[in-house]
Amino acid sequence: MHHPDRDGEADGPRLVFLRVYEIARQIPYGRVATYGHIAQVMGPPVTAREVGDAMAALRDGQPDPPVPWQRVINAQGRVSTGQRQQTLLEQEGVTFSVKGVTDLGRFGWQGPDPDWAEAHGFHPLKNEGEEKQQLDLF
DNA sequence: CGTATGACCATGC
DNA sequence: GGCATGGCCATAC
Repeated sequence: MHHPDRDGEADGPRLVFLRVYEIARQIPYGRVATYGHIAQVMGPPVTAREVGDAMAALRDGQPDPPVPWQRVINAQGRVSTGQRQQTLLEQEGVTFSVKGVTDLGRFGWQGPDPDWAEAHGFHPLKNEGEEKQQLDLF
């Protein structure tokens, strides 16, 4: 009854994916986070690419509670999965330029609440030196 | 085991 | 700003 390589996981999503989903659920309505940001919150050895893999796996079905996948976009400020995703975000109040680029300085998530991060074994985004001010949405 | 593919990203032109 | 390239790394075949 032991699976040496897949310790603790049956056929479900990989453990690291579930951790990614935990963080993604923290992204507030009307805000976006980049794959790289989430990877940074998780810390090494998790990479942005792996975060992308985790999000892609959602296509096979949403876990419970569901993950607000539309709020995870790429570092260019563009959605990675097509118009549908952008529309969902626009319905949350996130605006995009005609070229399909959003302003990460305005709508970008600043990372999880420090207390939440600590309680869940993550670490908040470390602001190197200067702190970016998060502008309030209206 | 080699090869191809992907919801990434930094860099350089 | 757009486009190409290389690095990265897990999965699928």
